[in-house]
Amino acid sequence: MISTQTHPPAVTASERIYTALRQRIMRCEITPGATLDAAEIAQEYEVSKTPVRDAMQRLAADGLVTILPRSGYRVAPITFQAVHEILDMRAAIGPHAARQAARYATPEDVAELRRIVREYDAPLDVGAMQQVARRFHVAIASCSRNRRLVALSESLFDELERLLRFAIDFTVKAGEHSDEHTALVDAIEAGDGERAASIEAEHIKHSREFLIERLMTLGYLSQGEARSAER
Amino acid sequence: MISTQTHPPAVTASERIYTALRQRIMRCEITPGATLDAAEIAQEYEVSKTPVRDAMQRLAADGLVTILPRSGYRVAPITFQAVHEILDMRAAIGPHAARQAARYATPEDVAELRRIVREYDAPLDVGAMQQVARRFHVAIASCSRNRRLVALSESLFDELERLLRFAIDFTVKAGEHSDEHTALVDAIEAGDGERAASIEAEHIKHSREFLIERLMTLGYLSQGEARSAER
DNA sequence: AAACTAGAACTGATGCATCAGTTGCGCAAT
DNA sequence: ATTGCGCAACTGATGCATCAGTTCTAGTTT
Repeated sequence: MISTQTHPPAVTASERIYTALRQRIMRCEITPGATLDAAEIAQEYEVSKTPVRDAMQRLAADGLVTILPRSGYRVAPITFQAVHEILDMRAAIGPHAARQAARYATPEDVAELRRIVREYDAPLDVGAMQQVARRFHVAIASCSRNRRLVALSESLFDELERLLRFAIDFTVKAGEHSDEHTALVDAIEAGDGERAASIEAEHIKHSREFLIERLMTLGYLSQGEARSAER
Repeated sequence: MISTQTHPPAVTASERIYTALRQRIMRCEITPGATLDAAEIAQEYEVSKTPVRDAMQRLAADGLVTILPRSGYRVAPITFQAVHEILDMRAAIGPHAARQAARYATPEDVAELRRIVREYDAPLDVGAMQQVARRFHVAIASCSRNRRLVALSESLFDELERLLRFAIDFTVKAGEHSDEHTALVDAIEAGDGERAASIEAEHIKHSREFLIERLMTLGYLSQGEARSAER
């Protein structure tokens, strides 16, 4: 008899805290820049401070929390620098992932991509669109057979989602990148890596411009910042 | 009076363990794939198991160690998959970093790059060359004003160094990539991002081919693996 | 009133004890 | 001899107590 009854199987306390805190930070239920009270969190989740500490260290590795030694934990603030860096990282790996996808993608991969693209047909708010976009780009990265690339993609979209959730009200109507996406999948299916890469580069450029404009409209970026970001 | 006398200033025990273990793993003083005895390490560094555990978690985040829950810590084995992924990540971010460097590099940045390139003039073994190459590429990433890109670059070169140290005997004479590097700095100085990116892409392709061939010669890659890696 | 200082309170870091899951060895039954 | 079961030792996970550094505050001094 295996005693996986008393406790949830292999879900450690720190894992639970990590997941919960991550979600709360992502959803901006915890204000960016706020300091976290480790003792309070421990009490809230009915564990000692140790797994809280473990979770904090993992969150710090994700860049979601900053550890100020002997001082406190701080939720990563949302800065223009972070937006710039994440968009820039996307620009770095996106075209490469597309190129590799064109090389390695199986018919099953392509079918999966088309399935995801089709989801754009349904009316979506910005949040749902972001989710679909995330799955689309992660799926492309998966085609590259490079786990690091997949992990980095996921991590970037996670952070991006948080920034968006903070800065953009989610009732805005989604744009229509569906055509770009279809063209990208076509290129991947045809095995045309350069075309795939350039479509992806263009796509990222567009979504970058959309974001920058949106952030500026909302007053999160000064004109100077926006100019340097739009290059 | 500040009491930074009794203890080394702000260097925590886990930091010490982390750095030490990282170095030992990097230098392959610890056999890849070996399991680590946490209790033994704690005893060796005269600390309890807690900071050892912290260090292990950080090493796991770096990908250098795998945590097998309730079972043990394992030093990441060196696999063809890892080599492939690291070289692929380099191919993804290198050209982009070069492009961004061409956009943002200051005259001081360019001077620093030239300083590093000049170091290739001295006779270097593969290990030293690797060090110079690391600094060169990290310096380029630094020009991008993207800290994430810099961190990723560093991390990739760290892992690459470990793989090389394991697989390649370091007495081999260094290649002569110096011309490529000079051309790259020229392109960056001229602000020609596309040229910089394509030179870097070519450079990475060359060093990839060099590595693949070398690994195959040493019997670390089967022909099939090498073929899929050379694409 | 302003500035400095001493100390109280808080926070993360560490050590140590204990809990729970995994592994593997050995004994027994077939 | 082989297979299966069970127990013992080991390992990481967690909790709890304590240590040490930081920060804020209140009191004193100038």
